[in-house]
Amino acid sequence: MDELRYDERVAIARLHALLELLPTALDRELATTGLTSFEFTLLEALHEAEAGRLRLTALASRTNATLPRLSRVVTGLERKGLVARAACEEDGRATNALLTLAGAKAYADSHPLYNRAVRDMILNGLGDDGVNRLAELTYSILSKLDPERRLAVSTNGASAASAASAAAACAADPVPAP
Amino acid sequence: MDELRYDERVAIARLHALLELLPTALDRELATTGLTSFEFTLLEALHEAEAGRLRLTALASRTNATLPRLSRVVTGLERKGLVARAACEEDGRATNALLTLAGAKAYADSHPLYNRAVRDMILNGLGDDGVNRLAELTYSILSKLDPERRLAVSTNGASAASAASAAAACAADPVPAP
DNA sequence: GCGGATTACTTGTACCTGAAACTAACACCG
DNA sequence: CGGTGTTAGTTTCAGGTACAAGTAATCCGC
Repeated sequence: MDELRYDERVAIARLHALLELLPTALDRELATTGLTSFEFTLLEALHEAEAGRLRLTALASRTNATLPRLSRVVTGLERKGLVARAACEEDGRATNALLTLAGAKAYADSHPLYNRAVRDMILNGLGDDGVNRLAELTYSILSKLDPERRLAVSTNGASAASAASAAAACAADPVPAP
Repeated sequence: MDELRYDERVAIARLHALLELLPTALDRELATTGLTSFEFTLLEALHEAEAGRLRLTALASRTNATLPRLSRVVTGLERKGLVARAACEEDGRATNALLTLAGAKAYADSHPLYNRAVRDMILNGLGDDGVNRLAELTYSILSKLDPERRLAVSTNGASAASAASAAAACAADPVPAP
């Protein structure tokens, strides 16, 4: 009765295969930089944030991570010297994560590799209109899965971010600790 | 230099968000049946296989699972009575997994729920041509990620399966053990 | 301003996964 | 046959994640 049509099954099966293969493929690419795909996402989110700093809750929301997970991974990045924690002056409960200089460098170093991987694995096969269709399709699907567009921030650094979350980061010393 | 264009970044960011959200959303839906999304995939693969049986290696290849993972999950499904292991007569090393009656029922019960979830979360937003575009796009991307089409079997039960892998299952007692 | 409720994060616990090591069975070749 | 190498699967182990409990700080109603 609510059986899927053949073309629908084909599309879903392929999407399923994509979901299965792409994340691990990207992880494998990034592995040469010593970063996890998720760690890279964190660095990227911090890089695109207002002052290279973001509260952990905001960071978790943007990356769809649970807070425990984020806490541990940030600790790991802190141990590697790529990220630092800074207390928030306005709210004693809050902690914001910020990029260190080494963190910014690590991001800058791994970014082109990531872009290359994305180009090779995804974009090259599609033409310009393919990219557009991909953007439209994913937009449609995401409107169901992520109505508040929590994860839709990484494309433009400022506009949506400042509108969506008033207190993503709270002011503190503007210069990252050495 | 190899920076991504704006529209490319948008498409990739959305795809990334999709990759992040869809699997867990589907898992959440299926959780009511007591099945993992991966377990459901296994039941589906067995259901679509020639005689409801498949060698573990073939099953692992079709589902992109490592053999250790598959071994454990099959053990779990065996404990639940949904799947049984059967020795292969032709090759003493091989084991094939087969659906029990309870397993076939569990698949039949969870299948409509899965279809409904897929419809709600993915298909409904897209029109008929959206489905076609999705199928084409994922096909393009998968040609890079899965050139041998290991995962592209679940759409038609017999034709591609028999061609792709000669010995996916080896003959044994044709009736599942009670 | 003080006590309960809420928020932000951290730690403890259990589970799941992948890589590596291991066992068993076949295959080839002398 | 007997030995070497390969294939199929299981087991062991380390790492990562989610859920739940714990801690600290803020908010709010009186």
